[in-house]
Amino acid sequence: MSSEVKGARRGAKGHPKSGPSIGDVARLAGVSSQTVSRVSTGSEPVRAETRERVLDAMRQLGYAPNLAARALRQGNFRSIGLIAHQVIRTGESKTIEAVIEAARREGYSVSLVDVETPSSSDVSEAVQHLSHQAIDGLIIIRAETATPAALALPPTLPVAVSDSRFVGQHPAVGADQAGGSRAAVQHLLDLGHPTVHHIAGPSDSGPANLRATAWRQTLSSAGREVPEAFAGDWSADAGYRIGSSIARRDDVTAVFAANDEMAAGLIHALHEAGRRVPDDVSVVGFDDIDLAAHLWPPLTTVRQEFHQIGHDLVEVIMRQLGGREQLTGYHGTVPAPLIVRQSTAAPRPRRRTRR
Amino acid sequence: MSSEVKGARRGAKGHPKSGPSIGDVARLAGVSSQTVSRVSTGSEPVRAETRERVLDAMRQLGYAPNLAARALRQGNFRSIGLIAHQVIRTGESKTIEAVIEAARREGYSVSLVDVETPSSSDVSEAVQHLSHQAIDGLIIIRAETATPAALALPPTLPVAVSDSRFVGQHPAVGADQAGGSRAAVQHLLDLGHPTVHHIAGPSDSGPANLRATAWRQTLSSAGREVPEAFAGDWSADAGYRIGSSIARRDDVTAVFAANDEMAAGLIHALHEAGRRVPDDVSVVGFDDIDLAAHLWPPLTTVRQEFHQIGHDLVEVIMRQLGGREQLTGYHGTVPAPLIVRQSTAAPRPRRRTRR
DNA sequence: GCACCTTCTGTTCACGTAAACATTCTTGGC
DNA sequence: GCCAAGAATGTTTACGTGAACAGAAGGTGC
Repeated sequence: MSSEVKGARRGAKGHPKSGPSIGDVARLAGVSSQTVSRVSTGSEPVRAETRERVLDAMRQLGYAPNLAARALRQGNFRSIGLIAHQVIRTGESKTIEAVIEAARREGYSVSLVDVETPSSSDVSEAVQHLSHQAIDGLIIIRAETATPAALALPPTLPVAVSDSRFVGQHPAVGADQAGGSRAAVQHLLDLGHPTVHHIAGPSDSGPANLRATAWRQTLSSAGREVPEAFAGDWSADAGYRIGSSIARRDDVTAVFAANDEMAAGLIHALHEAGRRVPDDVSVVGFDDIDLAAHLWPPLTTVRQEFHQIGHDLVEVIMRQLGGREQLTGYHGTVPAPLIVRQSTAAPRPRRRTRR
Repeated sequence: MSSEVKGARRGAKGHPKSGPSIGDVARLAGVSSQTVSRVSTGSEPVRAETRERVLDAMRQLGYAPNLAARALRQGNFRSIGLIAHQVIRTGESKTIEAVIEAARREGYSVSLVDVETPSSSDVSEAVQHLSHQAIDGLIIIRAETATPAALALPPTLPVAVSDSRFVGQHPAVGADQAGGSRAAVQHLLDLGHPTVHHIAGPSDSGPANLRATAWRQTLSSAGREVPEAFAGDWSADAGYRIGSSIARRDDVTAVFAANDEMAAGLIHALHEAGRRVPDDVSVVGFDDIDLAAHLWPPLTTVRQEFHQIGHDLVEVIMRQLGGREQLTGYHGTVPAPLIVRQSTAAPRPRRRTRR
């Protein structure tokens, strides 16, 4: 009775089961628990022989440090929260991938929350969810319409946002939306198109508006007519729907779509209506998704360096975690170069093409 | 001097800064800390007036429960680890999205790790990384070549895998790869093609092999010649490269690609060589990515219900967490229906087509 | 009026870890 | 051989929380 096995005492009283503790290892190795802790964290030197003894005991018991206890003691979780919309979109996933990679390199893991819509309420709900999770920092990809005030961010939590609209409120990293859009529109004008039409993203999207504004301004400064923009929602379906109406119009020779998916839908509709790309209509996209080069015709587009954006976001968090640096006003801009492929060409003299 | 402000004692000795604690709230509200805990967890009833007083104090201090302490006490983190490859791929991101959504519904967050390659070493490294994070369960998407033994999974950790090869080792959920592939090949045979060629995924991929095997068997049982498969790697680039060689061959009239991206690359190459789809060559993909319907021509493909797979994976974890259910042998199969679009048609009599 | 039950609140304690401080052991100079 | 100096290890303590138990307040039946 009294010769009860030591290990069996677990789960006896009011606590949930858990593995062997640092104390169990210490007992087996014949050292103090502090020495086990030193081996486990590598914080202070331990004599080689002692270390071996401790490591043996760890292996024997299958010991793994209790992370809750460690986090409690150290005051951090080595984990970053990440809020994104629509993980499926190429831009999101690439950025996420880069964030994960960069975070991991720093020894951090990433807790991902995907919000349906970029609305303020959804995002702040996600913030609530995450700040009730164990995180040391928060990255928000495409904050869009959310206002900083509405987010109710814990004031001490390091934050990084991939949206330039938050400049001055939170450190931000973003692609040069305006520069890329200007290059796209200018490219079409340089080819000789009288004007350029635009398929915009949803009106509540920051990047969509930046692209639309840049498109409008580039046309204006060139002294061209600014047609009304078509309202899309990022989806290929929207591009297809809009494309079906564009296909009936003779006056549209060049279209700048706010992303590649809509450009693909547009091209689909044009093909279907027997209009040729780029002979009848030139098309430029935005993002340079992997498939852009393999659409027919291969798509001229503006490349976003999602990978770098993701890395930069993590760096911004790390700098806040490390040096208690004040980064509120920080704003990093990543270039967005135009990639010319075969979906753009000089306009042909207007004619009804056969076939 | 002695009238020091209470709140300032934080960070005095050896502990990192942190917010107000449950005790601070209790003091301000004039109750015991246990009552604060009751309000915070809602575990036991508290008189309305008292609750209000506590909530007021919480608001006033900006109190948020310390999650490390809570996790330590309760023995769980309300967090699930998720290991994926190539978040960019449509299938991955859709599954991830569904996992996140389902987990959140259960009050869990998701820690995501992205491994470069599905190799055993990479995956087990990711497992190491994650099991040093605070997680209560682990989902592995596409375990591929990793052998269960090599993964060194903590034996008590609930696991779910989206790969049927782990049946018997870990609970698994997967699409009906074989059924979908059979339907694709049979569809082409039914249209009258003498045989069907195959662009395979990487040979170290489980699903790729399942699809290739099903293709081979369907041809054999129909008494057709089984040509050598082309070796791809899931990328559109590979499809394009292989397509360029296929375009020179007159005997290839039907191709079943192991995923939509490779199908897109293939179609690109065929277009470029002046071969028509589906008139000269019929093409079927796999996955039904969002763009599949907007390729030119719209792609016939096998749809994978990634969303359901993600949900099911979480359910498997929850069942293990809840009932201590033994699910080792569990294997859920999700149907993969064929979606017929315009990239497939009956073969035309062989001729050199103009244009 | 009193025992009894119910409902709410308070007290004590342990979770597993690592920082701070204390002690022991080694080593080398003289 | 002795002492100082440094390295290695041990002891004590607190992190913030919630479970278990204990006690107080209020209501009910007879």
